[in-house]
Order: sequence, then structure tokens, then C-alpha cells
Amino acid sequence: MSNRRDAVHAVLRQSEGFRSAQDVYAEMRAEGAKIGLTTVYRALQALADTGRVDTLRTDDGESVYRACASGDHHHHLVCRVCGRTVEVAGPAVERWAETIGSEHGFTDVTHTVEIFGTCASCSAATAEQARTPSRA
Amino acid sequence: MSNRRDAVHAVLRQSEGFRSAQDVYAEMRAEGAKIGLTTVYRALQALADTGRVDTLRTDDGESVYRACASGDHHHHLVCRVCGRTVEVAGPAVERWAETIGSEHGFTDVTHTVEIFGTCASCSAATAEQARTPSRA
DNA sequence: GCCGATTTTGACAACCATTTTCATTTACCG
DNA sequence: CGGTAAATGAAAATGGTTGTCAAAATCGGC
Repeated sequence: MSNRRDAVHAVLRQSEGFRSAQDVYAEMRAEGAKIGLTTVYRALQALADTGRVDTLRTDDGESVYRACASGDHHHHLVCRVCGRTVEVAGPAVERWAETIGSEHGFTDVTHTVEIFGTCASCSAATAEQARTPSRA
Repeated sequence: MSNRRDAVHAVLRQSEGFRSAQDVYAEMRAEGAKIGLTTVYRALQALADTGRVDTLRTDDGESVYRACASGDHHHHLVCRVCGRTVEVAGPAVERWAETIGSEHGFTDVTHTVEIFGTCASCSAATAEQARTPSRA
């Protein structure tokens, strides 16, 4: 019964950006789902293994997952505040990485490319905060 | 006394590739150095904060550090077998990331780019292994 | 030189995401 | 229905990393 796995997948689908396992688990429990943390981890791993979700590591070492629209190779532009993510393609970068690798005699060349920034609405919110400092 | 920090830095300098904190600690102890794990972590963090060493995360979430030749922004071509690392620059990639970010209204755009592969000697060694299978 | 203040150190405990264990439940199949 | 294999999840273990705190080293000032 991959019912649980589908449920996990569904949560990711309805999310704007990358989510952590703990995060997904908390939401599912909050919604009343009967599922264990272990199962969430297993589901996410299975989904990642079969390429149905993308995964990356945050700066503090947490694994985060996202159901991406395209199954093709692509990269991400991630808002470091709200996590909203845009899928981007970069054929030039793919070629560049491949070239660099072979120039140095490396084989089986892969690469990781992620772009981080603050999205328009979040940087607006930050500016707002600066204008009305709450305290301290 | 930043003696300890210098000692940690020295270990990284004489290393070919990225090393983990635990790894550095183990080597220093093996060489008879009197140092605590906590101090190694603090030294590595301090060095990373001041930009004197580069850091990245392995697939299994471990932080690894490297004393790089150049203090300028650059990326790495890392052998996934032996860890040997080549520093590479990619002005085109820098511009690409910046462009993608601003196209989508993102500010404070940063990026991570790492290239992984198997270096010439390691792929030779692997081929060798295949020719003379030890057992199993 | 000597004493108190400040910083650095490191043994140990705490943290926390992730994994493993293992007993229970559930699905499948004749 | 039995019986077997797979899935589940509560609880414990793991392991890298960080926090705590007292002892030790360093630095002034006298």
C-alpha cells in the first residue's frame, strides 16, 4: 500500500517550495493524518530515489524536498526567506560543467547548482520591517 | 592564542581535498597534538567565517573544509572517490546566476556550484579493479 | 614578579535530524 | 480462512555538531 507515500507526495505538490521531512510530518499530523515520522522519511527517500521529488540540503544540514513540475534535469532559484522556488534551466551551465570536468580528466561528471536570493515580496517585507522597528 | 587555529589551518593546507572536522581532529590526535574536538570545530568555523577556508556539505550532511589557494570567489571540481579538488573559476556562471535571479525579481542573489567527478587516476584504479576482481 | 580580569580551551552533556530496530498491523494469495 | 511477505510506526540508537562550564593559559597593571 503506497497510500502513505502518495499522501506525502500530495503534501509536497501543494507546497510552494522545499519542505523538510519534519515539516511535512508536522503538517500531516496537524491535518489529522495518521502517519509516523519514520514513514514520512521512508516515503521521501523513495520519492527521491525514483526521481519524483528533488532534494537538496539547507545550510544547516537539513534535507528538504520538493515535487517539481518537470522530471528533466533543472536547477532552482530559492527564496532564502520564504522558500518559494522557481525551476530554472541552464544549458550553458550544463555544458560548462561538463567541459571543466573533462579538461581536468574527470569522468562521470555531475554537478550541483542552486541559486539563492530574497524574492520580491520578501525583500519588500524586510524593508517594511526596517521602517517600523518593533523593539530592541 | 590562535595557536590552535593555526594548527588546524596547517592540517588543511597540507591536504589535497576537503576534510571533515572529525577527520582533521583524528589526524591531529594521531600526530600527538593535544587538542579537543570542540576546539577543532571552533577553529574551522572561525576560519570559514573569515573566508580563509571554503566549506561545503557532503551528500550525507557532513561539513567539510578546505584551505583554498585563492581568496577570490571560485568553485570546485571534486573527485568523488579520493576527494582531490581543483579550483575553477566560471565568470559566465556567475553572470548567469545573477541574471536568472534578477529576472525573477530576487535580490541578494548568491549561488552554490560544485562539480563532482572521478579523477583520472581514480577511474584508472576502478578499471583495474574490474579487471582483477578480488572476491564476492 | 604577582594578582585579578579576560580569553581560550576541552571534557562532557545536550541537541536534533535521521536511521535502525522490532513488534504489530495490513495486504495479498491460494 | 491460514500463512506469508510487506508496510507501518513507536521507541531507541546513531552521529555530527553545538552548548555548558570549570580549569588553564594569557594579559595587564601595579
